[in-house]
Amino acid sequence: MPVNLKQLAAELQLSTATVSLALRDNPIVAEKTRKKVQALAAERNYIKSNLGMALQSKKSRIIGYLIDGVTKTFYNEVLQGAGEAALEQGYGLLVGLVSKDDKAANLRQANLLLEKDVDALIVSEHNGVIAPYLKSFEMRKKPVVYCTCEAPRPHFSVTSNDFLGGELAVKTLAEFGHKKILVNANSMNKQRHEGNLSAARAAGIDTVDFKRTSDILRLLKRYSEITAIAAYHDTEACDIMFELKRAGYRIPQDISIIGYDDLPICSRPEFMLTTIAQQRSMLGYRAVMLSLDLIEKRNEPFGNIVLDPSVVLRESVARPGKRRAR
Amino acid sequence: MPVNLKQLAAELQLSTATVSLALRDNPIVAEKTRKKVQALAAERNYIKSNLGMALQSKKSRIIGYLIDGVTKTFYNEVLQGAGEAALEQGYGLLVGLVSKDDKAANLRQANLLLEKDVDALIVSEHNGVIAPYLKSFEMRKKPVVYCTCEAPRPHFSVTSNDFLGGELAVKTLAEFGHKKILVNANSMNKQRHEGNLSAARAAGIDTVDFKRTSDILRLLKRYSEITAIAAYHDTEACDIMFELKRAGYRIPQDISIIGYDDLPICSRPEFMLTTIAQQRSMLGYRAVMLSLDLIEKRNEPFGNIVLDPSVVLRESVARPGKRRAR
DNA sequence: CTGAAAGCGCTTACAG
DNA sequence: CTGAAAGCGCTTACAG
Repeated sequence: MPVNLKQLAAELQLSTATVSLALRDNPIVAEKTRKKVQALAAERNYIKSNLGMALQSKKSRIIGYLIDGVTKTFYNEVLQGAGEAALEQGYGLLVGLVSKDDKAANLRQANLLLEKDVDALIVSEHNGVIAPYLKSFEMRKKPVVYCTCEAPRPHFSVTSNDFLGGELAVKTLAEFGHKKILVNANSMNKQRHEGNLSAARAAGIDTVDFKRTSDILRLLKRYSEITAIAAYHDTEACDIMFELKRAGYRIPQDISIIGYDDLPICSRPEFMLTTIAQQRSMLGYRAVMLSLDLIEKRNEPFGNIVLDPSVVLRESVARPGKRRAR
Repeated sequence: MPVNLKQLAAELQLSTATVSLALRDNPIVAEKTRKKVQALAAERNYIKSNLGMALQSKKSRIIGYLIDGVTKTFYNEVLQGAGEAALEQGYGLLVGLVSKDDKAANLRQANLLLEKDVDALIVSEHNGVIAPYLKSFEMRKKPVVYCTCEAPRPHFSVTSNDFLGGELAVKTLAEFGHKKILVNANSMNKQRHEGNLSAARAAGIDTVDFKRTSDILRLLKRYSEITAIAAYHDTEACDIMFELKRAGYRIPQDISIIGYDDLPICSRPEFMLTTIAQQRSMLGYRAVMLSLDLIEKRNEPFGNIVLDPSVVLRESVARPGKRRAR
């Protein structure tokens, strides 16, 4: 019942060449012929097989997407954006779901994607674990695009501007009138932390570094002027909020907190967390678009696309009151 | 630099047929020859292109996975399980990310997957929206496997046993000593609700139906013997918990609450929600396995696989105390 | 045990 | 404007 090019051609008494061109509406074929071909194709519910085309053109029109941790990160939203772009452009998205712990699976997955003839690879991970398995892509001149927070240097990438995000967080606190704040300075958090410091200098306010949630209460006791906290990310912000409430602090009357990421949990009534939102699905969308530019060498492709985050105001940041003594 | 079968054959002074067989370690080829071929293939970093094979065998060894709402549901964990199974079996997983609102995108996505020659389709959705776009798969005799809470009847499917889940929820409350409970009875929730009622009968305890979170406070006032609530899912459970706390109820001292799904939020200290866990990644895993059975007609495939959920005990369910009057 | 040939479903020069 | 031919990278009968 389902029909292929050859059968279509036979039924129309035309050559496969003509039918092939007509289906793509190539004006080299007489308009009348084109219409006739397209009409029959529609009637027969003809769907072109990618295989023949791919073999011929050495382009599968499929993009690989290697994701480390779909379930534990917001990469599922990045994936959503990538899916939209791929669909728009008629590309397939072949996913490789890996975890940083499983080196063997990483290697097998990279090879599997190559075997399935993907034209390019998008990588979302943040541990630098996948890189060693990507040599085969380079050897085959298949573009690799990193789509993550911070990309390893010499690669094509679509990333979120973490420095700006860090600035926005502190700028927001400063605008609400906070003069001395705690900022996260763990080792994963270089960019945002630098942004924090830069904005603090610009606004003329004081910062104190913390590394872990468990440091917070001690630091608040020590520096009674501190009235706000810029967390590493939303989950940490929620953890801090929990600890502070348990210790008797009111949020935001005593202490304001700002998160990072705008996870769904932020809008729950228990938290109402003011935070910095990344353009999650746009990250994926642009990564696919950049990949296509590289595959089809359309535009002179931008090597490193950086998307700006933005502030989402909720209720966890307010003007500083007089902190109640504890 | 990257090499194909033909070049490998030329370099080895063998026919492509022999090389092809040798690479798959077919014993019809002399062992010595096989080793020689495999050695050179490894040295040259040969990766077999799927295209030739797929065209020849009419099997792409790629499975399509149509997901309605990766970002808003736990389908991302189902996807994870599907990815594991696919990798194990050497299959690619081509994702189609759709949303129920966008009919045009649904159709285009289904056709795109077909165009990319997927061998089978897995569908995760729960609105019955995708079904009309799946005729082309049936016409082409491509297996379609539903992987969702409730699958439309005559299809192959991998689902979670919602009736049992509903039973487990109420059985848990009964075991903790609750005698009269509120159970969710909204129209989406038939299976779990029936399970609730069945377990209540078995345990000899009373149930009162509610439909919305906003009904709860009124019902608790009206029936002062009620000491526990079985929610539709975790998010509802958290909402209820919020409302109850605001109204001055203590959880679980005054009212116990049980959720459904075991979302990550359940283990946050603010909630510590006792709940029913579905085998999320196993759903995806089995869906891929069932698809392969259907594609390769290996085993007489089971039409409808049902996975059992289980109870996860945390702190939101306890023995009933004497409810404080409000 | 190995090779020559045909073919999977397309597209792309090239003739006419 | 249309057709005959070659070919993309493999595999599968079939000969030898």
